[in-house]
Amino acid sequence: MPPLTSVRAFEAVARQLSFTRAAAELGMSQAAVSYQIKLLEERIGAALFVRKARQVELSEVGQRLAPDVLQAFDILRNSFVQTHQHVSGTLAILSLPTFATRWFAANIGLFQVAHPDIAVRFNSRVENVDFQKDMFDVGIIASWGELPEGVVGHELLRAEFTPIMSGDFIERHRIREPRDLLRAPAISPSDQWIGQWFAMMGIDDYPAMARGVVTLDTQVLEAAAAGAGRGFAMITPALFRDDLASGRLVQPFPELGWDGCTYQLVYPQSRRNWTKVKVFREWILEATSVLRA
DNA sequence: GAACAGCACTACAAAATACA
DNA sequence: TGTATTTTGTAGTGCTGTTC
Repeated sequence: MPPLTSVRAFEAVARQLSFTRAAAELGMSQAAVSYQIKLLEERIGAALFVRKARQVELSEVGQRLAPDVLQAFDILRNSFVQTHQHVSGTLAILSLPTFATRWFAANIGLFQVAHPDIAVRFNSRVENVDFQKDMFDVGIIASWGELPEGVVGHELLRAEFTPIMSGDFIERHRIREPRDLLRAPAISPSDQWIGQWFAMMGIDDYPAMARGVVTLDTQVLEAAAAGAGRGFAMITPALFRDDLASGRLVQPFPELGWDGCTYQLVYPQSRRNWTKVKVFREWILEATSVLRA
């Protein structure tokens, strides 16, 4: 086979019947196309084009070669277009449930409006995404700083926490200061954030208290239970702004705890230049800037 | 469109270095 | 000590810009 660059130049000139137009299409100079055709003609041992004043025509040899070459490039072109549409057309995202339900569900529509050419396949689960095993393009994870090798992360939101409850719960248990929570039921009482928050407030006797056995593994479930007046839960208030604004949930104390955990957008380093990943990264960093403010 | 000079890039081999 | 990886130097290739 002759060099593919030469064959590609021949295909473009045969289609355009112009060295100049072929060069513009290929992103090369006219001189380079001329050089590639000359190489091909030397290799074949015959002229492929008849040069005329201000125009070129396929020679007899060129006419014999052109149909097969054009058809072959057509097949290649279609194949690449279809592959590109398949690869770039669908963005697969795996998110933690809390972020998925509290932020994504409300905002992913805006991404679809801004980028109608990219379909989104969205899943949520409690465990972080594992790019070695999972078939997802990007993930939303909780991270304490360490990321797997070869994975890039962008901070979306600090997972700060504070006790959240219903207004009715506050009145029933007469919650006026942090210490009052010690005699009130907690949702997921073994949640380490509870002990950390109390310690931050100068209350060290929480871990000694044995209360309740129910543990809910997502903030969404804990917030639902708290909203129903079943107890107080340690929640990231930025993710429950609407519930707090409507009064369904109440944050009685302004102090926020933080153990270094952040919600992060992650993806393998090797995918950083994929169009759909780039577009999504730019969109979500902009869209979540309010949460970080 | 063709020809030519000059430049940039690439491929390859050899040498140097790191590591088990 | 053998193998893998990285660095360096060089020759060849292909491109651009210019001129005809």
